[in-house]
Amino acid sequence: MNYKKGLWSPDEDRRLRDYILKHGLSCWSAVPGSAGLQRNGKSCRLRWINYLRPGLKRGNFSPEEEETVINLQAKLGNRWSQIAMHLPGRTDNEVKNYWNSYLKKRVTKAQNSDPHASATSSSDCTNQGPVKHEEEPNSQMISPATHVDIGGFSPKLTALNGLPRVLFGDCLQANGGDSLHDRGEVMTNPWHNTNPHGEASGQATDGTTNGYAGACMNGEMQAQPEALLQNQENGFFDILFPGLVYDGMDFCDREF
DNA sequence: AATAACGCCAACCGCGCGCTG
DNA sequence: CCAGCGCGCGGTTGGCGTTAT
Repeated sequence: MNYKKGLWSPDEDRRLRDYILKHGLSCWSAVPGSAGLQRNGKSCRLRWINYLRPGLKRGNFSPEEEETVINLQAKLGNRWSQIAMHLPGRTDNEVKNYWNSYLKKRVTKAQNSDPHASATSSSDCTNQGPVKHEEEPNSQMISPATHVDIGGFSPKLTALNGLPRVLFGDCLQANGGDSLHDRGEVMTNPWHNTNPHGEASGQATDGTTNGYAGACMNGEMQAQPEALLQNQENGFFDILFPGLVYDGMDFCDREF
């Protein structure tokens, strides 16, 4: 079998997304054939996790997120998946890339300039480098501190601490459009084309609208166009699924 | 305006782990 | 116990956009 490699086309994204939303996540090796994709299961999994999965937060890292990454990297080393667990909506790949391309240099530089300085003191240089902290809409983000030091962090606990807050970029389309993009939002719909600055081009890649949120109930994913939304301000949504809470990290099998 | 250098990030690759028969 | 399979993780690469010359 000659699997296709390289960048995913909008049509491939649509096929994968539609298949998973319809059938849920089961066996990745079976996905390409069933979804009509010329990719291997591994590639499909990666694409879903890093790009298509609902709840992903795209765009610049906030100062709080930066600090969390730096702290946890110092504590855990290059365990990106564990670090990413503390950053709702971020993937391990995204955290890893951000560290390698930016934070590592910054920390190294800080240590060289002042060997006694703490690597975690990032708040004084958050406007350096490629990070553009526009009006920080994620000031309401779940505090990373709430995830730390609870031993075997489970995303579920995020929801248990109160109403789940989630950056639900995929839902934006459900609201026609929408003003978040117009404000230079840090979050973009992964089904939009984006430019390198994380600004949506305003046109879904496949020309369709995606007015639903993926959710997984009883092991089966379903479209949930109505199971939202409260408090859209600042790009956050309180998700109120009956019997299910989605916190943007791992959205299957969440029943409380 | 052309192009070289650089940086970012999506995707690939290889390895290890856990599960199952 | 062992082999096969699927999955997840971390390291690395390659493409593309941006910036500098």
